[in-house]
Amino acid sequence: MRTLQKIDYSSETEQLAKFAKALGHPVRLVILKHLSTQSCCYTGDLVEILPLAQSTISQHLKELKDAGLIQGEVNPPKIRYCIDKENWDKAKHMFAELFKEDFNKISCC
Amino acid sequence: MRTLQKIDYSSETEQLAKFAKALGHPVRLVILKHLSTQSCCYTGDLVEILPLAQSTISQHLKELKDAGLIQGEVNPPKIRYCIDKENWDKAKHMFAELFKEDFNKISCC
DNA sequence: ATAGTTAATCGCAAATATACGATTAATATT
DNA sequence: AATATTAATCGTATATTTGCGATTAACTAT
Repeated sequence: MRTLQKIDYSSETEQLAKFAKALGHPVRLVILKHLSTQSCCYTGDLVEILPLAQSTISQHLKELKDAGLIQGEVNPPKIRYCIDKENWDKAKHMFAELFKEDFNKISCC
Repeated sequence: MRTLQKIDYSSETEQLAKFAKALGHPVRLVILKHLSTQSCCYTGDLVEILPLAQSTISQHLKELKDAGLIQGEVNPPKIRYCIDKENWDKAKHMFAELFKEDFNKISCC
C-alpha cells in the first residue's frame, strides 16, 4: 500500500536528498575520502582497501556515479574514477545553504 | 549472506553517514526546512502540509530525532519539535569539512 | 586465436526503509 | 468518570538497499 500519492517536491529538495542519500553510507564516504586524498583520480583497487567484494564496491561506485558525485573515465582495462567537480561543487553549495541558518539567535528551545 | 565482515569505520565517518542518511529523504528535508523557517519550534501539524499519514510523518520525525538533528519537547497534548542546535552545528561542520577540498586545483580529469 | 586483467552486471538472499491503518498512551476538557 | 486531542507505536505490505558469488564484457598481451 505504498505511495498512494505521488508527492512532488521542489527539484532543489529532490536533488539535495539524492546527494545526501549517496553520502549516507560509510563505504561511500570512505571512497570519496580516498578519491580526494589520492591527488585526484583513482581506480577500483579500493578492493584492496575495503574488505568487500569487488561487485559490492562496483555497486557503490555506481551509486556515487548515479548521484553525479563521481565520474569514471575508461582507461583500458582499468577505469579511473574521480570527483565530478561540477556536481561536487553544487552539492557543496546546497549543503551550505541548508546549514546556513544559525539557530543561536532563535529564542525557544 | 550479508555482512560477513563487520567493518569498523572511524566514528567520524560513521557519524557523518548517519547525518547524511537522515537528510537523504525529501520529506525529511521538507520537515527540516519547515522547522527552520517557522521561527523555531513546531509541532506535528506537518500533517496538514504533507500529504502523508500521521504515522508516516511520525516515523520520519523519529528518524530525524534518532539522528540527533531535531529534538522534541513534550507540551501536552502536543509535542514541539525543533532543530537540535548542537548536533545541527556538528553536522554543519562535518559537511563543510567533507566539501572543503577544492578540486579545481587538481590536474587530471 | 588464446589467455589474462579489470570492472560491470546478473541473480539471489537478507536487511532496512517507507508507507499505511489501527491501536495505544498521555494529557486536557467537560 | 467520559470524551477529545495529539502523537507514538504496532503490525503489515511492499520497495529499496546491501552484500555476495558467478558470469559477462571490454580490452591487452602473448
